[in-house]
Amino acid sequence: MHIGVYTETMKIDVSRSGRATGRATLADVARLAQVSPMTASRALRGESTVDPVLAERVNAAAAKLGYVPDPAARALASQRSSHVAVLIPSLTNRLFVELLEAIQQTLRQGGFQTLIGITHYDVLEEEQLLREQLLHRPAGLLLTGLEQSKATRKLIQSGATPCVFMMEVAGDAQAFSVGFSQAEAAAAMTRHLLERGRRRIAFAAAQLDARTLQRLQGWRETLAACGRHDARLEWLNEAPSSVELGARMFEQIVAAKPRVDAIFFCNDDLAHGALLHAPRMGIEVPGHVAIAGFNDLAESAQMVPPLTTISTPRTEVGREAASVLLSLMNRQQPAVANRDLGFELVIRQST
Amino acid sequence: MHIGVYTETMKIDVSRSGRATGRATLADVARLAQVSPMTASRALRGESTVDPVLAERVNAAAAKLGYVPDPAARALASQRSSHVAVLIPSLTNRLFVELLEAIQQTLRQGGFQTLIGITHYDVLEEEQLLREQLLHRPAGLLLTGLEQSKATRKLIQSGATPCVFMMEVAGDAQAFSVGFSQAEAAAAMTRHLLERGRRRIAFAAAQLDARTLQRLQGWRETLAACGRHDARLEWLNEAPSSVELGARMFEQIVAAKPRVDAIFFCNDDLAHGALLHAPRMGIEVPGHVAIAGFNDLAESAQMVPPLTTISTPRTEVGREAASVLLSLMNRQQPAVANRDLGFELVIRQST
DNA sequence: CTGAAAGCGCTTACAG
DNA sequence: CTGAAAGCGCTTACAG
Repeated sequence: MHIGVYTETMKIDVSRSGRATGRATLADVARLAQVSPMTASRALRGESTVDPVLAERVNAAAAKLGYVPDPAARALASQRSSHVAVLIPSLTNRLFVELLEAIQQTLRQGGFQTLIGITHYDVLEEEQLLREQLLHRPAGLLLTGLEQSKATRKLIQSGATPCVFMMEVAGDAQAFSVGFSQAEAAAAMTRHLLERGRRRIAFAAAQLDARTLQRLQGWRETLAACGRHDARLEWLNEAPSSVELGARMFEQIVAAKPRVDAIFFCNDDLAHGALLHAPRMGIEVPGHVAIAGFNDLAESAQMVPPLTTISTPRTEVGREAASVLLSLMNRQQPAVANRDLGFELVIRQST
Repeated sequence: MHIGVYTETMKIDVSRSGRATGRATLADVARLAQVSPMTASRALRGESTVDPVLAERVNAAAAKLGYVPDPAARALASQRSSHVAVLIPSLTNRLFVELLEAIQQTLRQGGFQTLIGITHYDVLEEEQLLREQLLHRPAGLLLTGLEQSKATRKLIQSGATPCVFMMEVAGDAQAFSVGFSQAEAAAAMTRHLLERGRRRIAFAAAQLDARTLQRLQGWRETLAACGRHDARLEWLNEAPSSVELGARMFEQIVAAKPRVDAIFFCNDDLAHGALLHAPRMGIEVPGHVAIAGFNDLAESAQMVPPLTTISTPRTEVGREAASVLLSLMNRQQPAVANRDLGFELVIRQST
């Protein structure tokens, strides 16, 4: 078996020009492996069209020289950067922190870096961030939710940058998304409260972003279906969620609606506040009122009493969305365009 | 006054080669402005050596074409990327979220993008993240704290990448840092509690990272100076901080040391938990025990009672550290290498 | 103050 | 399966 030996004059590396960086370059690797830079390039990227023997030589040479491809050169030549722009609403909500960490870890393994933009739950800010990011030509895009401005949608569709939506499941077969049904999850919790014999079930929410409103809808429809929906038991507050706000909302609800026998908070932070505040008001949970949350944060199991909540798969969503994006960026179609990862009703002692 | 007119043959833009991107390029701008690409490049970067009339023409041309410089090309040619790597311990602590947002905003205005690495309070993870980031050749580095592994310090010193340390003030005149004295802030709070007549002052801390231990030290030394330090009143827990943990620690301290008349929590999250939990235990704050926090998070003023705490300048630290880094990346020496931004003792009703 | 040349380190597109 | 050539879009370094 004859393997060609690359015979370009082997210059001794004495005369590095003034601009060279000193780091090993593809040409260095090729020279050491006695192949052309092109073959080295192909071998290093794992293209299958390279003779295994040569590929082996290239990899050994690269390892020996500690070669690391220059991302700028690669981006310039291929017109594709190694960055992924991730747009999330907030970092104050631990949900998104966990989502982000899963994304970052997956992308990193795929050789991509994560650029984070915080939209502050504002579609126009999201649009602005997207425009900025697009100027830097990210290889891919990860957006939160399905509610974008028209301009944002246009930017995404007109560009060729692969994009995956997270946390909700798109109906559109053109789009790619990974999430679960927020409304169904809320409906499941509401049914659970009904099964527990609760009849005056309030819904308390903050922030009021799209997903929160979907939860509200799930609660509404479930109660309406059995004739128990009462709009006066909707407690909606536009302020950001926090443990403290939960305590205040709990106080207000109990004061205004003493006959409420269950409160379904749109997230765990609020529910934690209620649980912590209940003793100050002399209210027993779940004796007087049942408390339910949403997300199953780490502390929910530690509360007194432990919190009944919906376990949401944000880590899986992050990992999976990043994986789908990875295939897309690799010009492969993912098996499923829109993935529903489901949720889990976690019944503890607060209901 | 004679202004040279660039007279290179003006090719009509019909024959874009197969690889061109379709976006306006520096050459397009130069052609339209009738100057050389070099002059266009200089004008666009605001170099002062360009004739104002030509600079004006260039800027007009760029605006007309909607020209945006290609970051990859720029990075390749100049060997300097437009990315800054920021290493922070956690995103679960709101402190760092606020720090990060300030950094990101400042850097963005300077034309840089932020790459975030989460170290999870682990120097080895920090080292690993730094290695990875360095492969991508960031233009600058922003690290949290002054406690790094030897290898990390070596990586920073051997490379020519500008680096600014945040949250603490370095003594080393070679380094650049922006922060405040954690120990002094804790000492100030401790003195305040003493002035309020408290005599059995406990210190309760979680996570136990370097800055938390500096606070512990400030508390220790202040009490030791007046002969009131009691090591049995140190409550140290390695778990991450959270409101819930604060509630549990409060319960434990009160149960174990019923005569404690003040608890200085190492951060507001823990203090919030104590404040929320106190009523369940029938304990009056500050009547039975005074509660103090650290950081002054948004909710601290809303608590019942409002929390006495240390207001820390994390937004200013982020902004200032990013500014210092911006000068450094611009090859300018900042006025001050190590900046102490101070802190503020915020006395409310919990002490 | 301005410009021609060369080069940054890769990959695309083409030819064999 | 492999390679020579050209080019990605800028900036450096030099010359005037």
